[in-house]
Amino acid sequence: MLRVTKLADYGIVMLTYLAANRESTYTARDMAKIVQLPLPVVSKVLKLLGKAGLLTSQRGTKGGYSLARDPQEITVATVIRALEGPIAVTECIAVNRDCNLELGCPVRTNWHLINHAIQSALEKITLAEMTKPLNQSLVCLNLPVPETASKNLDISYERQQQH
Amino acid sequence: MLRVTKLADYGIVMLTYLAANRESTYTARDMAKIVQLPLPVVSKVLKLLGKAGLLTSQRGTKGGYSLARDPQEITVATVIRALEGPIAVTECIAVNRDCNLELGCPVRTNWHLINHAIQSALEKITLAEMTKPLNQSLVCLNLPVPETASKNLDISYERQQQH
DNA sequence: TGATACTGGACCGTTTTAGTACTGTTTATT
DNA sequence: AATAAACAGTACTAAAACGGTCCAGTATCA
Repeated sequence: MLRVTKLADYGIVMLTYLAANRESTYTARDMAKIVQLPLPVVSKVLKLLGKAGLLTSQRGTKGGYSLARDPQEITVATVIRALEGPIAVTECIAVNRDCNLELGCPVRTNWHLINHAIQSALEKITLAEMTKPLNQSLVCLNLPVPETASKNLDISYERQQQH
Repeated sequence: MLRVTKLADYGIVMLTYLAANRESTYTARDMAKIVQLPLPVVSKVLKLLGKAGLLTSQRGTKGGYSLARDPQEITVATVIRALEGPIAVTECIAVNRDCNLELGCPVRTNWHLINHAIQSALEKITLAEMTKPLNQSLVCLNLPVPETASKNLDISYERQQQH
């Protein structure tokens, strides 16, 4: 549905908070209070982010989490990947398997470009930026755009379905 | 999972084919053959696209579907909306309900900007362009980007969960 | 009148998501 | 050394969304 999972949403929010409060460390319990979500959920997200190397964790009493890198160096794209795997707008992109007659399908390659565009857009936004209301500037990104008409010869539009 | 549904994927492929073969009309059966998908699925997609006004349909013998508008005037964003509703990268955007303390949450407004950026990216790609391999040009789109630091005062990072 | 093809729902199995629970391990404190 | 706090890992369950099918209805043409 072209939607990010809640875990990813939660993750962004939590990391953004941590980015804005860099000094101290927070326990999962702390974060649950701050974000107003159940502890198990918060805990799950933090664990995943830790595993992905975005958070450093300290066990035991006095333990907790804190940002592993500079907020400018953690992008929204990275967080999403950490919590829901590689960004792939279509299944066609996710799986390596060719959709029947891949070679001729123009749609597929275009999806790749679109995917790349979205991904690089998300790659441009860092946690540091998320801490404050962003302004509407212009960012150029690699988006496929029309050009000289290339003849579309015998092209396959087949689509594979799998169960 | 930041992924478009299969129905949307199928829809793009079929519309792209119709865009490349503007003259004639095609029955659902025809399209099923072309796209190599089961008739019921193809039929479902075509129905939805017809309902959305992207296809004109003709009933009865000699019936079939054909593009309702010029390929340059149908965007990928439109197709996605036709098949899976409004584009909303987070649930926060989809529902109008405020996520507890909406007012102070910087993340939320930033998601809105990101959503808008993605949406307008998809808005820029038409069916006409999908028929041929796109080239890597640069398109500028309204993407939120950092600016003068605005102090982040007492900001709420709460997140609402619902069942 | 009959065959063809779109229309509109309902329906159902599967997968993914969202959230919980539990057991184990590390660490600081006393 | 014992204890309590906190992270780590994994398994599990309920609910939602997805993907696909099916059927009864209506329009159209021959």
